[in-house]
Amino acid sequence: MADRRSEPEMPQAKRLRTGDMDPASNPYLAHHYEDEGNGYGSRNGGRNGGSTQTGLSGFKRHQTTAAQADVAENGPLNPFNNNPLSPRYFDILKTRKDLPVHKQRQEFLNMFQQTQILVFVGETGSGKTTQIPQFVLFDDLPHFNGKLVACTQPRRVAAMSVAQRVANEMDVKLGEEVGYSIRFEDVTGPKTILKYMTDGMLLREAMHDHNLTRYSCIILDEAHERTLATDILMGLLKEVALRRPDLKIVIMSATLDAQKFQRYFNDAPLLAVPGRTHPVEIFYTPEPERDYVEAALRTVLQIHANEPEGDILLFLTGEEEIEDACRKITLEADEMTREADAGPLKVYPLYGTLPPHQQQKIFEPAPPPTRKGGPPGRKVVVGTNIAETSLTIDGIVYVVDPGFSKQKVYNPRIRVESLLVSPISKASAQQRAGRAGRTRPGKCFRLYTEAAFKKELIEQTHPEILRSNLANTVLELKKLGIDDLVHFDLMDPPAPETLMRALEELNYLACLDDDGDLTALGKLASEFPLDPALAVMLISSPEFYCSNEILSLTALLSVPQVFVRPASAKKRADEMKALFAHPDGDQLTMLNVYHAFKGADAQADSKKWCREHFLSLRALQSADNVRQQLKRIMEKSELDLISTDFNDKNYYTNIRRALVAGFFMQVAKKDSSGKTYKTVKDDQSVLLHPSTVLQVDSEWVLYNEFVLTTKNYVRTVTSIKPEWLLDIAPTYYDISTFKKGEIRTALERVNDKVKRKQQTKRPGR
DNA sequence: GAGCACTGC
Repeated sequence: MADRRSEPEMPQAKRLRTGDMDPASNPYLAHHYEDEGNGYGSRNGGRNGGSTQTGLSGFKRHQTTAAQADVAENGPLNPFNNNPLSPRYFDILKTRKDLPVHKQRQEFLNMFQQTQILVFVGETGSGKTTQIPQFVLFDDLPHFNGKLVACTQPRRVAAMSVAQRVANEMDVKLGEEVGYSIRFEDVTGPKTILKYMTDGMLLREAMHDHNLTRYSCIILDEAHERTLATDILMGLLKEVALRRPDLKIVIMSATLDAQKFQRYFNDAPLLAVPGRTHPVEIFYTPEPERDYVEAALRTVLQIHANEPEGDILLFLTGEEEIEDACRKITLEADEMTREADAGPLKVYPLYGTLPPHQQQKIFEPAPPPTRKGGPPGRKVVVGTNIAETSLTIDGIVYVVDPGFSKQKVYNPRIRVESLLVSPISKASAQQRAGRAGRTRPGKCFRLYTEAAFKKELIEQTHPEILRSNLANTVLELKKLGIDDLVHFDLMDPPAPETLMRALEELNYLACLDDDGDLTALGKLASEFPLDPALAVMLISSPEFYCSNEILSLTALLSVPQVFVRPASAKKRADEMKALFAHPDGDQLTMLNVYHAFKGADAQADSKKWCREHFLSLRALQSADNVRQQLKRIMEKSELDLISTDFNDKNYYTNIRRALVAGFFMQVAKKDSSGKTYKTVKDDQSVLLHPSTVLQVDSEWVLYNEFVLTTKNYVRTVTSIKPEWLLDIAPTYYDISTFKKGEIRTALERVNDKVKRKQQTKRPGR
């Protein structure tokens, strides 16, 4: 038997097609081949023919057994493509059969065959993400009907890496029988029968195919994480299940709260599989700690001094806290090494905004002893929640958990999302502790009392849908064909006030009419992977003769901050930023940055150029990527790309007016005091964020976001003229709806001025 | 005079 592939082959990522001629085609379904037949034979070019015997001959859909699958898996030919199986395949097969989930294959099949919706719970190490979809393939046989099995993941990296792993397990090339689909990258083809994808990607597909007709089975993995996309998909699948009795649905989750999923899906049957992890001993503090950071540092140093070999993971809440803690631990540990003969201690920070090469450092091995036979070295990783789910570090034996994390909260009353340091949930605490038992038995030190754990921590972190502004979600639901939002069955329905705010916002943006139905503009806006205000601004941009500029700006506003400001070089970074500054504000400054970045000088060596100018290359490249995607959607939607010459006297005014078309609800006016600003309608006192390039002589500003930290700030601001508000958003700026006060008076004055001008221009009217 | 936890389209 020849090993056809000694080298793992990396997929040639298929980029989304540009300039697609078919207006009905969905840019997210790049692999929706027109020649896709109903039978497998036509899909793989007839290579197998219709009559060729495969390892699956004799398999009857939804009537197979684990024993049958076992025989087919033993070869000699690959049951899905009739190719000879490689030695590597058989090596992996052995380890697969040892996974806990394998013992329950028949039990799984019995349930899968008997019911439409199944809840499957498995702890880490059970093998559920890689094995269950394969179990499904052997029984659901999607290729017999020209369908696919989808398995969703909350994160891109997971979708990519699991797909690669399963392709190896099935001895197929990634992108053929097994593939993945994430934003910007679709590695699937006409032969694909198992597709790993992000939950957001499946949601996008559902917006164009409300019944998800391409799939014969949908597996939602990591459902317990309760991302916005997962929650919406669950609600949708519940409805689709009624319309499509042939569709199978598997909800996979961690053990906690399994009954909630069962109840939600009309008492769906449950299958539980044990995980394979090592025991973790939990320690609590006898008394509550006053200062959790100080207690955390003390605990880390005590572990280093007293506990046997093994690495430490400490959970803190944010960048600054982490960098500060790293400095302090390093100082103290060096002293311990010098004076108390402790082993060397290497400390690594870990948080999301850290560049990838620095994130990778956490995988470096612990330092060796300073001298032969001396006490062993140790590694400490000080990280945010990113270490709780997204990144797994093997070799961690000790976890220090102060019990806090930064969480997004939404206040519908003032329409502001903000980040708040809050106590974690029991589920989170359990997940954190589990990080100590990946390779051998470990210990977890909780810096709170056992009583606090039992009585004060909530069971689960509130799902994202209860903590977000839902404008975007409501638009998505409408596009999914859900007309009656109030009766749409979500697992945790959001507060009516939050829903009302979202409907109101979409109505002002003219995405929904007064009956709450999607308008033409709303339909267009839902095509874009953007917040509604950004989408509306982009769609309106041709009217303001600046589509190309707004396209760039929209992309820039939907990626992480492009300006880099390291603590060690604040002054220099500010000087560099000043080079790009536009007197009318930050949005125009960002546009200047983008134009410079696309210029010849910068493109010659973009890495060097970005470093010199204190800009994030990653963010700019990502903006470039987003821009391309948005441009394709604009072209497909037949939106004109109109711009004036750069030297046109209205070039920047046009852009500022286009900004108003999307962000007229995010405007503030300077107070009579001249120091602070007041937001229109809400009457919130705000300050311009100190990072702004705008000089404080601007009477009216439009802002991109409201940040609640030590003070109320509006960040990323542009100066605008009040007459534009009356002109571009007359419904929202209907003066009679404003309460008496400075803002109303100011608007009235502007209105009078405009009227007078019109009269002098057109006498007699 | 500043603090962006983490994802996703």
